[in-house]
Amino acid sequence: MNVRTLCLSILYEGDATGYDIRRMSVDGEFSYFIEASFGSIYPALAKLEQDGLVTSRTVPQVGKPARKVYSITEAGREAFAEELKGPLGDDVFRSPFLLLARFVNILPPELVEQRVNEHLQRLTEGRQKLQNVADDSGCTPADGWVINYGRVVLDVAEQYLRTHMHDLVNLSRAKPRKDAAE
Amino acid sequence: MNVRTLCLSILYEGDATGYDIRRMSVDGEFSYFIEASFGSIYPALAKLEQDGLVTSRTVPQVGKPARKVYSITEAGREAFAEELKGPLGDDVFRSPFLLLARFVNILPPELVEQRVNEHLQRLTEGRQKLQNVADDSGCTPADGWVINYGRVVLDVAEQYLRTHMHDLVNLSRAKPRKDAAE
DNA sequence: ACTTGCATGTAAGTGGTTACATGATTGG
DNA sequence: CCAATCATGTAACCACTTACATGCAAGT
Repeated sequence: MNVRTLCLSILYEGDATGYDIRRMSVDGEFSYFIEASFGSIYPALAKLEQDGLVTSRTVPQVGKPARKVYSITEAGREAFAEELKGPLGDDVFRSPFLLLARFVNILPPELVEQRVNEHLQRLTEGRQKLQNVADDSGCTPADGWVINYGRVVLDVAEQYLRTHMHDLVNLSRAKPRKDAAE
Repeated sequence: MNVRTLCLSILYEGDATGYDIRRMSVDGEFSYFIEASFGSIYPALAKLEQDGLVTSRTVPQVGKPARKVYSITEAGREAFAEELKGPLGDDVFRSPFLLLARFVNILPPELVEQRVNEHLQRLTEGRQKLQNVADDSGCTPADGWVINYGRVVLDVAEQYLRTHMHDLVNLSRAKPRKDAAE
């Protein structure tokens, strides 16, 4: 899932600027897919326009810089649909937290406890964010389905952490282990 | 979580070759962290050796090419521990499947059903893989904790999919929606 | 006075993948 | 006989990030 596809998926549901797309991809509005920066979004939109999959119009504003609003074209909709029809990539889950968890035995228990709490907070925030998206914005039934998927997963992760965090901290406290190697 | 750190984390628990590390990162043996290819692993190991964080010895084999077995050094263990103590990156979850789910309305229901079943199978395989790791290999209590975390999350995802897949397919069937834009 | 938000864009750098090159052995 | 597994490594390429450049307005 590259930035190009991210842009098309957002434009599919309504016009937006590069700035909008970045905001949506970062804070909430569906960051299941990719979290892109300006440096990748602007060139992607330019390329998309070259390829005729989107069009743009510049809307001047008072005080602020002009907005360059992009709209998806019919060709763009088709290209996006075709891409969705292609073979699906694997889901990716990468967790620095779980890496740390594997090595609690070489870390001070206070740090482990702190990291656990940080992670717990992030999970809570993530759930909150999903809740907000579900509430205020006009999201489709399919969006609702996806949000609920995210919600149940986040819930169970949070619950597991809450009920088992003590085990992890204890594992860190009892560290009779300099490693056995080979 | 870069390839460098992946190598250190694996070597921390025992010697391995570049080939081993790739296998471990790809099929099962903890792919929560990163899935790396040869093209990144071999250079990373070479760099690590230059930096004195690992050492290597070449073990000739009959018939097969020689294995270049890497071991972590004391400096390597320290460097890895220091990295773990640094601030944690965010967990990343990227799902091409959920992107498809958001757009079921523009896809034929048969394809949606097929993709759902594929995804279901992957979830089941993932759980199976975790189960295998938990069973056969000598994994630490902390590893067990991580595996169980993965297990509960995978379980709930699978359960949600099973009980709600029909809603998704139905959303695809009932598609009175060419989009409203703006 | 300073930071944050709005808004677009470029250039340099990084961290990876894919494809290639090489080659013996085993299993279907 | 062909494919896969074992095993190492390089080179070309790609996608994305970070940092930079610019600039005004509103809030603190």
